[in-house]
Amino acid sequence: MPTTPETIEKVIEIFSAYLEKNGHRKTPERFAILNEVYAQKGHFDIESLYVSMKAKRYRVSRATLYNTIDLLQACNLVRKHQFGNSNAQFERSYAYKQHDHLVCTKCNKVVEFCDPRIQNIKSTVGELLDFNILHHSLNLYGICSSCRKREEFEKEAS
Amino acid sequence: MPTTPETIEKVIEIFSAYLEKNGHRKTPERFAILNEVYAQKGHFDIESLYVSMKAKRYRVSRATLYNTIDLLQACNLVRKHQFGNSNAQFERSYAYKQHDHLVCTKCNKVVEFCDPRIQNIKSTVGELLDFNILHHSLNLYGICSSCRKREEFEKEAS
DNA sequence: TTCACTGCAAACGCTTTGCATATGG
DNA sequence: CCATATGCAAAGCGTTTGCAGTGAA
Repeated sequence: MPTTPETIEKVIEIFSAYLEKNGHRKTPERFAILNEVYAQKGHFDIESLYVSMKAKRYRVSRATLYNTIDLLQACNLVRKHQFGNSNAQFERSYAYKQHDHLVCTKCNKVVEFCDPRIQNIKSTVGELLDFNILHHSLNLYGICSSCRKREEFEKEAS
Repeated sequence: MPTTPETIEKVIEIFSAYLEKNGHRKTPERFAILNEVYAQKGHFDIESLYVSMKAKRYRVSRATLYNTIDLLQACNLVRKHQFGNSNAQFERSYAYKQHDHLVCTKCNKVVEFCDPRIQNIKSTVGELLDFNILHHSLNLYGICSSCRKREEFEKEAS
């Protein structure tokens, strides 16, 4: 799912409006980072962003990356995920459909899925417990079909 | 929701059997930590466990806490959560009902909730994508009522 | 007796912060 | 201009690791 030129244009507009509205400067670094974020294919972390920008000869610091990622999260152009103990993972969130993750505990394969019923849960629970729910994280863990078949095969073989 | 003496007895038995089966030593530290974990009321982190054990004059190190928590996770007596913030949160998981979490992104307060519809999502998605789903993790993130009120107050004041 | 376990502290890796310089408005 | 943003490096902070001493089996 590559980012279209129209999407790039749109997110620049959104980011620009956000910066203006909140009295932040429109620095070239910020837009370069936005551009790089939307060039990423899937999940990425700060270090890989840093490396890929350095490779393109951008003069950018990790501090600015962290700062800008925060701004991008604040205007919903980037979503943050904490998978396990490691470092934070990010993904672009504009023009990218809402999805959750199904993780195979054997081979670590990750599949994205959509289920509209999560929205019902969010609104019910938010109302019931008086929370203004902004986002969520749903991961299902299990064994994928190929790992299951492999296990069955190995069991037969033994 | 306090831990009953019967539960304590049972988890000691489970932990003991696990240690024995896997060739780990039954040290007094490990059982002291298990006991302290099951004395915690809700979520806790390593530091708060360390502090509460030090307050009871236990001679215990953070390294041993991390090590023992890993063992307790391995035998399903403790569950680990990463709520987007830096440090890991834990909770006892034996004789404790299934629940998910609602996290306030302002004050980090965590509220538990139950919604049976998550089971429907699990079975539908598992069937559709041919996964044998074992467990899941659902966190809703938002702003709790008190933080929302505080923000409104601050906005009026400014 | 043995070697896994322990406490302690230093190392580690991601993230935040302090500071001098640069620059957008 | 000058307050904000930046790059760089050092500091923070939760977690892991190394090591010498300890104690369960």
